[in-house]
Amino acid sequence: MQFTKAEEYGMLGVLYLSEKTPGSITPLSEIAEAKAIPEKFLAKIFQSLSRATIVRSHRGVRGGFSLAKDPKEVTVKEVLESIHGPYHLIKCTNNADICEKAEYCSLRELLSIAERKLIQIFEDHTLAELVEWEKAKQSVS
Amino acid sequence: MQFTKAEEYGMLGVLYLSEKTPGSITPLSEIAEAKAIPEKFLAKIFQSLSRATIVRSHRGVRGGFSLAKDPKEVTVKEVLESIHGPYHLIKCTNNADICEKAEYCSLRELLSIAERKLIQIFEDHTLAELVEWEKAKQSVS
DNA sequence: GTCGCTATGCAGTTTACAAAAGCTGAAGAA
DNA sequence: TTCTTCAGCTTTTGTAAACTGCATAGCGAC
Repeated sequence: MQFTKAEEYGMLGVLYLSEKTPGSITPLSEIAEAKAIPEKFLAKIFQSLSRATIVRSHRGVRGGFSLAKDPKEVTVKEVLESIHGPYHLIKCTNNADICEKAEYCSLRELLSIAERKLIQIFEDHTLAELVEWEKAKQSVS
Repeated sequence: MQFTKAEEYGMLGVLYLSEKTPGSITPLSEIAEAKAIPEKFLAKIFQSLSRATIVRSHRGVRGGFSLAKDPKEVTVKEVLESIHGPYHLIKCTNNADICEKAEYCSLRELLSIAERKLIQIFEDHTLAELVEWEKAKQSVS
């Protein structure tokens, strides 16, 4: 029941881009160094983000990645689901066929509730908000 | 970001006991067979539950396990935390030392919120409630 | 054009941990 | 005593995450 590194790195990456001036292009090498993330691993993650059009790729000299959308329009849920696909706390919340008596399984029911709450939280917050939090905290200290 | 088998099996085990007449003793072999759980694995899980005094062990012939408390008094959170220790969606929500700039990390903040919500849900439901859900569903069908 | 830089995509390898099994012992009842 | 059941430890297995490497392709600069 933990976040994976891929999810963590992906979020850190897009947050990094969100703080840049809109439309600017940043190479992976810069992000990887700034956030201490293995570059090749980050590349793989950004491929998913690129396919989900959360991020736009630019090849060649002075290439890299830029945000494809306004950070205000991108929810955390979108980022996380692009990386790992839809969430499921337990396998059978997804596919009732796995356990025969799923319809009687109260555990399954409870986890569905928890799952929905969790997804809701991720859906309720955008990248722009997170950047705001960060700034707010820094200005206090 | 998924439930482990240990957590799932542990919950199924205590739910099984919750449905029995209060105070009755059930051997692991019975639970393991009824729920299709590897017996030795279940034994390990029940050791944790026993140490947390959620369950009471009885050795010898006709021994086994019984619930140590009224199912109404045991929350799902207690069961889960006995098995795996306190929850943390991300390592640094637990220990700020891990990432230096934790105090500026908005991701950490969001995950703390999510974590609290999740724990709250598990805290709000008891074993007795889950058993009720199960019965309610069965009577409908 | 061609050269260097950057992402793309696939095929690995390594690592970590969950899941499971095995074995020896201890407690307890008959 | 003897059988049954849990206790506790070690070891094995399986699998997915985490990470690496390389060959390729697109793009810009020159």
